[in-house]
Amino acid sequence: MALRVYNSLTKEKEEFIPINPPHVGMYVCGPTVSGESHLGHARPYITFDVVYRYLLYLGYKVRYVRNITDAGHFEEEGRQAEDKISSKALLEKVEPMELVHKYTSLFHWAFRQLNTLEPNIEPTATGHIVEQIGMIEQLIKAGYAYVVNGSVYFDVKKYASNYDYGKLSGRVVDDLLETTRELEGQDEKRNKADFALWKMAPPQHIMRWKSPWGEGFPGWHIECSAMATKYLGARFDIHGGGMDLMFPHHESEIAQSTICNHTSPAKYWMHNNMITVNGKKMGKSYNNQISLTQMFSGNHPLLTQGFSPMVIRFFILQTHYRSTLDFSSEALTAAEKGMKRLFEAFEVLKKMEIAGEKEPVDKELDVKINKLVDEFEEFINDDFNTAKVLANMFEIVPVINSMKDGLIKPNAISTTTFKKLKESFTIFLEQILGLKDPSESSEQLNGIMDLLVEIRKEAKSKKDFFTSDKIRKQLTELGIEMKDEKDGNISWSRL
RNA sequence: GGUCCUGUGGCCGAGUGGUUAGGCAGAGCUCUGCAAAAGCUUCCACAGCGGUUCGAAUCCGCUCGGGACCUCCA
Repeated sequence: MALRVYNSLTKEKEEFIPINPPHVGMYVCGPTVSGESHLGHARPYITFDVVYRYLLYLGYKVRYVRNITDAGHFEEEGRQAEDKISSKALLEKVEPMELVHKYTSLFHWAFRQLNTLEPNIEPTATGHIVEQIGMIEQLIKAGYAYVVNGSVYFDVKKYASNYDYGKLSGRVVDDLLETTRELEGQDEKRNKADFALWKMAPPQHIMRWKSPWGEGFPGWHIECSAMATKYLGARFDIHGGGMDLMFPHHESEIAQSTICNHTSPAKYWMHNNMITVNGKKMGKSYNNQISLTQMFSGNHPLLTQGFSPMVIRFFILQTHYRSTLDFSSEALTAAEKGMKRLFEAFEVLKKMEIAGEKEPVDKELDVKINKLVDEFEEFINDDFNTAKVLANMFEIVPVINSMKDGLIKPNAISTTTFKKLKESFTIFLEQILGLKDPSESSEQLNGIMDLLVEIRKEAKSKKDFFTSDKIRKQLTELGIEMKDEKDGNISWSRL
């Protein structure tokens, strides 16, 4: 079964066929590094990390480009013609680039914790001013952009007369043109729907670059068009980002690129849905963001505890990427417990070797396991339904635990089935979903724990329950749980 | 106001017209020096009202909620 993805442009699930196999070009809108990343930001980067991982698994040669927006856009277009990054920098009395560096580093750190693979190219907006200016010049030459008082605007009305502006976001151009909003600077534009490509910088504006139209800074949408074109070409396979970027950002990107490159930029547009808090989108407008460092530490009124990055990743992957995901500390705690159970079973599976036979004793179980494992691929192929993949894994958990406890005989399933189970489980959990055991421990700790397990076993065999209980009790206080298994072994895990 | 999405059991969430989603929480049992874990069993659903259909959580209509975008936003 082939991979099918939901294409926001056509509003349909389509079979994924790369433009130039085996190469795949993927562009994902990256962070604006004027502040710390919050939980909501984790969604796209984890979603597209899985997309990236799966495409690699399928054998594609992927170039994954994710930009860093370090030039800032308008805080509110027209209202304050100020660069987002520089205004915050003034507030904090630091250099803009100092701020950019700080939040870029923090972003990288947080997403390493979340086990996302690095993109192949991570271009910065400030590093591509030349390309952006070049593209704007092309737009002017083509007659789709005009200069006013040192600023350059895209002529949406003209574009809409020849192309479908609004196709991606379902916008009606006539409505956009009629929108009556009293914004400062609007009078510069020919139409209210026009958007800025280049903005003249007022004297107090720190971030500024020389351009054919005077000193200024790039508009909001041009950076993605310029960088995507530079690194992926005029037409590439996947463009990803949050649903909230569909309009006007992606719509405008399509318009710019279409004029400059004479083709619509991306074949497949993929958009992840939002993370909500009490039903409301997490974001600036509601002032309800929880930063990733707060998530990790638990230092936030809405959090009862800190959560490991892997729990956050797991939490996000338990939902389909196009559904909203409602955050609560309770939901995270539930995810944490579930993930612990999944990984404990996975650890057992990894170590398990069965001396089974060619023919399964329990034919029914054998068929069931085969089906559950085969469905991993089927589900991920169905527009990356990670939730269903995880659900199947959970269905396998009791089987693994029962095999460990001897409730299911090792020869119940065939050697082939077992091998397949072990391999697929590992590939999908670690390689594709990118999850790993958060309680992975050092060699040293493992050695110490082996010793304690041995001592406790000895104590138990002598019925010295005082000693055995003492070991267990004190370890519990240290956050390590010891469990007596049915076979007489003792296992342990972090709480 | 415009465009679009959505309403699933205590909570989070899958769901392609006919079959158990899954996780967490709850109840019972088994195992067990104790504990924990685990295994088995089990309770609790498809916002409301109509319609289509042999059959609807799933399709259609209406009503009532919720949300996103239209402005920086993942």
